[in-house]
Amino acid sequence: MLEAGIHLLATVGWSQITQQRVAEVAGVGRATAYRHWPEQSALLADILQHALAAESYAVPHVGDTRTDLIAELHALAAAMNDGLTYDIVITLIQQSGANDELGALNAQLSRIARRGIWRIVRDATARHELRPGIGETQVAAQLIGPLAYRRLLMPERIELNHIESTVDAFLTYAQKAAPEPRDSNGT
Amino acid sequence: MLEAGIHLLATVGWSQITQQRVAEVAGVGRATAYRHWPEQSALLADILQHALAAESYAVPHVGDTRTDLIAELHALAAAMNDGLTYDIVITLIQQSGANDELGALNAQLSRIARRGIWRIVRDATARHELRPGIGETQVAAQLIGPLAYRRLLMPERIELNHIESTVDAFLTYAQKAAPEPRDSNGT
DNA sequence: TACGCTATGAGACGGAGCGTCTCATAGCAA
DNA sequence: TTGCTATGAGACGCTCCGTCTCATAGCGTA
Repeated sequence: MLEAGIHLLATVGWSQITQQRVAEVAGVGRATAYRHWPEQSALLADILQHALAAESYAVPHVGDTRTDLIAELHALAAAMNDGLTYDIVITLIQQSGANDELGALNAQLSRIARRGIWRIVRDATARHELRPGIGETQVAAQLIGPLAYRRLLMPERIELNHIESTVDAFLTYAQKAAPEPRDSNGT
Repeated sequence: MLEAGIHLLATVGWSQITQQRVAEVAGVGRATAYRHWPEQSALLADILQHALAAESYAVPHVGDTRTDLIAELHALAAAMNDGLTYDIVITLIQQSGANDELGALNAQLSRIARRGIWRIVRDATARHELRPGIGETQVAAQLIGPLAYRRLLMPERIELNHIESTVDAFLTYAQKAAPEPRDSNGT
């Protein structure tokens, strides 16, 4: 039934996911679906969690900060360009306000997406390549944010040059020894 | 009826917006709503367009690039922190894949959000404060993206220090004379 | 005033989906 | 065999949806 739910999520959208639909696609009785998930929100949460578990990825690091960041964001972008993961993210964003369970799932997904990037930046900071004082959420906001903007708000697909310019902009900021951005007007 | 639709959007969410609900809240006959919008998508599109028309804002510029960018993003963040605008954005993101009309509305909203920021950056570039060669969408991605990440993906409210660090990171990147980010590993 | 046009309100109608219920039965373990 | 559990099938009442008809209020014009 969870597989059927994932299929429905990818084809007709989360709003069409009901116990009846899932039972039809899965070829089981309608009452069975209601016995497992009396609430529609519990069904959706289980489907999303099951879908997320199959979407995890691991990116090998070679030690070069820029290369590793691009590789990590490339894997993230590939997932976001993919229809199913995109639908999952959209659904989680949409529903996390109304459903606490999905809100927790959204935060968990966000943490997973941050983890690889943060490890690279943290190690680079330990090697004194980057200046200290930049937190995990700020790193994620500056690296994932621009890509999320293109994918969600433009909207368009994320291309490699978007990733490169995002990483370069971040590294330019993070490599600057002294953060003195106050004198921003050239006079 | 459009006012009733906005009220519904802010209270029960876009998925509950139907001709019947709108007619009930507006105190008109159900058939009247169907006469005006035979399609549910047309009703939703009209409601969102009407809501957006009332949400426009204008930010005065003082001439200092950093100050103006922060002011512009502060207005944008205030809108995104607001429940109704947040719901509108979420709905547009969610629906733009399925509904062409809402997709166009989403792109239009995105353009409106970019416009003020781009004007500041373009003028600063003309004054040689910032290096040339940075396009409008890249500017928007690097300035709006990190804030959208915090608001949509974390999710949390956008605070002033988030805006300041985002602007400072962008200015550090855009003020750099020669973009030579290739030697990012310190060896 | 009388007439005609238009938009509206009220409500009926069939259809579809939802949530709950009952009942028979297949699977399985003691 | 016996008993327990999960399941499939389907009935029932309910709500909502989309369409339809009909009477009427509003309004401009002759």
